[in-house]
Amino acid sequence: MVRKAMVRSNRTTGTSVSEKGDGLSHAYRRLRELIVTGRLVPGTRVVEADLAGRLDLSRTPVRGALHRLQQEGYLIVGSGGPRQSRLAVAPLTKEDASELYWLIAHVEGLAAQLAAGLEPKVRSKLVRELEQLNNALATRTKKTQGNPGHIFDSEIIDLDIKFHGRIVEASAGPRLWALHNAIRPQTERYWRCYASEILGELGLSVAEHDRVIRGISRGDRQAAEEAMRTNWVNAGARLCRVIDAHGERGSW
Amino acid sequence: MVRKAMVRSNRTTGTSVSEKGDGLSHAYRRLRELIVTGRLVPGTRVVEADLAGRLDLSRTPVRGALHRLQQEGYLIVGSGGPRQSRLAVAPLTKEDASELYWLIAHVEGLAAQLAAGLEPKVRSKLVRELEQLNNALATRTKKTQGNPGHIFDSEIIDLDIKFHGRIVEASAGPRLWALHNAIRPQTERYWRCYASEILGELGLSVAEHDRVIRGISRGDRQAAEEAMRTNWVNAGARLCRVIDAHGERGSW
DNA sequence: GTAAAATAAATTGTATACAATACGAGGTTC
DNA sequence: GAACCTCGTATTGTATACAATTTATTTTAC
Repeated sequence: MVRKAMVRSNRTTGTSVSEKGDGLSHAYRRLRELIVTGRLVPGTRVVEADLAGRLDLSRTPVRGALHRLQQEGYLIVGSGGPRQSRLAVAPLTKEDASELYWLIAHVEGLAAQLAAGLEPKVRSKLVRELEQLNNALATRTKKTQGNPGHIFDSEIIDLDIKFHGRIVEASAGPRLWALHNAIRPQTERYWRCYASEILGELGLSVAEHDRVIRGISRGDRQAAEEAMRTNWVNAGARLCRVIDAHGERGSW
Repeated sequence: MVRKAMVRSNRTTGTSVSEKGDGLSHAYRRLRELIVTGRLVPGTRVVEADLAGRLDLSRTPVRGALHRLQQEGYLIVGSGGPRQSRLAVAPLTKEDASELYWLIAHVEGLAAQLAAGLEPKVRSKLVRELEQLNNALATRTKKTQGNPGHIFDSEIIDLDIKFHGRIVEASAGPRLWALHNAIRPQTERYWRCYASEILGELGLSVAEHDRVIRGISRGDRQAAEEAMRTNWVNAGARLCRVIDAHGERGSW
């Protein structure tokens, strides 16, 4: 093994000052980021001590973070004996993408349904915000349309995330909210991986978002749910087509 | 504080032999059991060292278990400072029951939908198993019907759990399966808490189960989903009525 | 007697030591 | 040359020590 970077004591300094949140949350966010952005390639074996060294933490908080990431599906357990974990970054397969998108389609569908049932006052405020976000998304995607040699445009992604996030935020109870937070970021892995192929098609979402907004605005729960589900299902279908065309990028 | 029970060293013995799984899983299962069965009353503050002492483990695996339980919703964080956890057993409120039942209604609804779409061969095997389970449930509830001073009948509960579990097991992908495993056991908390008031009404489920089975059997995805959702929604409504009638038992 | 300050106790978060286990490399035997 | 065995190394799981922080308690000042 090449890597030798061991923990350099930050013991006396008391785990640093400027860090927000504790070490575990920090490790969790950082690792999730690494996985989502693909810096940690799917299939990579993940070693506690190693990561601890890089993050300047002890194994303890890293361990906690890894556990959570495992539970959320970012990591999988390679077959060790009954008493040994052997974690690896989860592969990006077409099958997994299918289930993931299908699941979030229904989860956010429920959120949209709830949103359509909100009190008129709250609802119209929400609708205004959504329209704003979707408009921004529309202009942004149009601008990118003519630009074929696009770099990864995180602004578009962020707008889409915000659009969906706002709906859930406004309508979901604690449990649905937590669920959404656990699974939504995982879709991002696929976006990043197939970004260039997908970004172009992301403009199609704008119209679908519009249907969602109209459903919520009218208070038509069924329509809102249906529209949201369709949005994700279509996104999933588009993704699967891309995967079929280009082969699974993050599998082994 | 009264409790002083500290860890008695099982260091040299190597964490005992007969235990299946590692200490963390053991702690997780045991603690979840304690919470679900109500031995750990809602609102109880949960202290690592304390539990570690009772379970004859160090704080490390207990900590991991607590983390997971928190993530799954069995524990909530009482306000400590930004850097202190302060866990407590989640209260049993009517609001929470509502969201929980609503959520699982949809999750299992999806599973039922998938089950109805399985290949005919697999499906008919599943249907036979389900009929068997539901019949057993029917006879068992009829027997209990005449017995008003019933103690808690875990056999009925188990049959119901098995019925639902089999459907998910047979149809769900890894993600839906994991999700179900995380949230389904939480409904059990409410069952146990209001057992005597609910058990009588559990017989009503038999007919609803039958509709689910018929839906799956016919391969009618919509009907299967609808039936399953109805089953849970009704159960939730019944539970809420009981809570209204008797007051929230596990809140503070 | 009450409120504020100081102190003590409790509890968590983190680091690290240690033991058990699994995996791999190299050597040995047939 | 191939299968098997053995030993070394890597990696995890657990226990425990320590520091920081919060909560409870007591003391002190007014």
